[in-house]
Amino acid sequence: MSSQKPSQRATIESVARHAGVSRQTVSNALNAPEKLRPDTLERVLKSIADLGYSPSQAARNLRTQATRLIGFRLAHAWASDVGAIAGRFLDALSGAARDRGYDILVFSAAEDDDEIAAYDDLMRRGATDAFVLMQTHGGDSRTEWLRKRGVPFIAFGRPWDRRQTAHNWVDVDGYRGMRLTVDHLVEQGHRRIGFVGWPSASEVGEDRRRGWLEGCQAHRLPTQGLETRAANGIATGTLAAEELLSLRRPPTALACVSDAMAVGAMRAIEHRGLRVGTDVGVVGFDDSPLATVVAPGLSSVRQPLEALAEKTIDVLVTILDGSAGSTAGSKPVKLLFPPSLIVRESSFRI
Amino acid sequence: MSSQKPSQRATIESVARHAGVSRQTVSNALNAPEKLRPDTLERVLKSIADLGYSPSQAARNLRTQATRLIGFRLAHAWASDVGAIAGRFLDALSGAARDRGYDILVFSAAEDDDEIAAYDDLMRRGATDAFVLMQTHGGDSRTEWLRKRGVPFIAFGRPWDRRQTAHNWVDVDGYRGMRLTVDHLVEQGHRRIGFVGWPSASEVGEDRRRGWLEGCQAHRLPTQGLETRAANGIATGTLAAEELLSLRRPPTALACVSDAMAVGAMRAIEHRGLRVGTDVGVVGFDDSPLATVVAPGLSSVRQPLEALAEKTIDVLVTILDGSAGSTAGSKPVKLLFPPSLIVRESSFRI
DNA sequence: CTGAAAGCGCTTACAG
DNA sequence: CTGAAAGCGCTTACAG
Repeated sequence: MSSQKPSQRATIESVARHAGVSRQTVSNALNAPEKLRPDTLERVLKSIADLGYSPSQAARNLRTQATRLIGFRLAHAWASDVGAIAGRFLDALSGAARDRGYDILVFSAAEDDDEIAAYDDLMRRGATDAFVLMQTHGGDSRTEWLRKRGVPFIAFGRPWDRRQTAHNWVDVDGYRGMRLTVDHLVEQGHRRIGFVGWPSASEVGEDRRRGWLEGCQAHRLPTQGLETRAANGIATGTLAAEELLSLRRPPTALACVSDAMAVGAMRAIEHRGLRVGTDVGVVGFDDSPLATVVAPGLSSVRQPLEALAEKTIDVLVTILDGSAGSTAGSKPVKLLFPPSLIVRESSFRI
Repeated sequence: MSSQKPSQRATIESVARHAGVSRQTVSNALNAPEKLRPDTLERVLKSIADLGYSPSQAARNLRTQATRLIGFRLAHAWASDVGAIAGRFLDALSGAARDRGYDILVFSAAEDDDEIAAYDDLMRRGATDAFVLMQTHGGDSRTEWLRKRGVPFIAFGRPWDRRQTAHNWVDVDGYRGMRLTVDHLVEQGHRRIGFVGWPSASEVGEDRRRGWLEGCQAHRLPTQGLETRAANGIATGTLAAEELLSLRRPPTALACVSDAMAVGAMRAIEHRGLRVGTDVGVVGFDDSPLATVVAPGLSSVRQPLEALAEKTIDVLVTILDGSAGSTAGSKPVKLLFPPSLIVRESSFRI
């Protein structure tokens, strides 16, 4: 009948009473177990288990002036981006964070300015300890804002500005990914490899393009006239690929800047009555969900997102659990991860 | 040279000093402004603005025994699901939460049991006030677990079990979505409408199938032999659609259980030298990113995720900000949202 | 309408 | 190795 809570949550106080020790000792059992005599430690740990005790995060936060929460922006863009990888990254990120005793707080923002406003609000309230950024670009105002205020952060994406002040970042070597693609296609016997890219405004796209260009040059293959560009998408990829396929001397393989473009290219190939893989090889980029749900399976450059997420959390935890606040102490982490090529039927000649 | 913090964060104490009032008055200015004389209120508000003060979330949490954080599980599945809508939902959810003074904490879990373990951990630590669940299914152990412990939560997805105890949920009426699809196709002059579905184990899939079935019956259209099933995917959708298209009397339109299946069906149609839309109409489901990046554009049933997210947060905030804890007070919200049909070229006959 | 006081549940020097 | 004490920054009855 009564509406009293089934069981009052255990506190450090109730655990101390249960174990017959002081609150300090319970705290030590959790935060500095080496300070306790083994038998005492065991007794306290048993009480903790018996009572199902976990220290109140709120109390701990207030006392330690930290939240163990890492902020991450949800971009509208990637919620509506086919073949997006941000979901996989966020998943890996929260897993890695959890392993280190942190959690991820997400917030949505339409523009970079909204993201900065969110940073400001969250930091002011002391609701987050650090941030992870994505989709960096030249003249990124976010990194500058955070750096000036000494907020711990790390970017997934290098600073594309050369004059950018140094800060922590990890990124995937898109250039290298494309070199892998070209090498693979050459191995499959291709000598004319086209590139289906994005408009040149995309810094990520240009990096990948350079990999195709220099890869072909390294193998002494032609590149002149063998590239097209279009906005990301399947239909746009089809149109772009058709352009190359209708050349007098068309390429026999297409290195694509994304999986969506590659899936579009596959359609263009089929439209011309050619077979994907056997007649014209296709390789995508990102190894997104798209790559495995199409037929034939799409070869694609895979980003090691799990490793990136681990490192991302690692860097943040080092800052946060280290000499709290002295971000300036050690020099920034700048790490380019090598991607790998996942070969499926779309690039298999025989 | 010195490493002291650029500016000590403002506290209620510093604001009080700055405005020449007591801490209580500052707190009232924020939490009960009607208790202050207008001129005092204005003065305090100005000090708050001048000092850039926001109450410490940690202190507030400890005092109010609430975190204003809502937990949301990231399923591995949807990070790798093409045409997934969970990203859009999470985006809408965090936007709606922010508007109500809440934030979203995400955590990843592989299985339902891991999700429950995370609930347990988060509640024990008092790190979250409530949860939002997705992908409910018959015999869902999560809802039962939460209900027993009186944890505030709401599910996106109805309880597919009929014997399930009542709890808050919102869902989209898939049945109705399919009826819209059938009505639309009939309007376009189709009299033989096939259904490309998922294996019958999917409760969501069966709900949508029933919409196709009864929709056709309502229009006195044949359904016998006009349905196929396959696991979600583009390639699987192609195979399933080919089955129907190779019938002696093939359907002239395909109602598909998802966008991925629909995109696959589009390919099957093209393979047979037919034109999507003009010859064979295709409609997908979810209006995922896929629908707009293919050509022709894919007609699709759109789920009102933004409205669902608003309602989801609304329900939770009502519980949380109301008579804290008395979940049992009012009767549970059970709301089925009507979807809408977005018509694109894939179902346009002329 | 405003002020002094208690207390939320921890952690961490500081004595013993 | 253990215990008593201070204090993190709020909110909220409770007097005045």
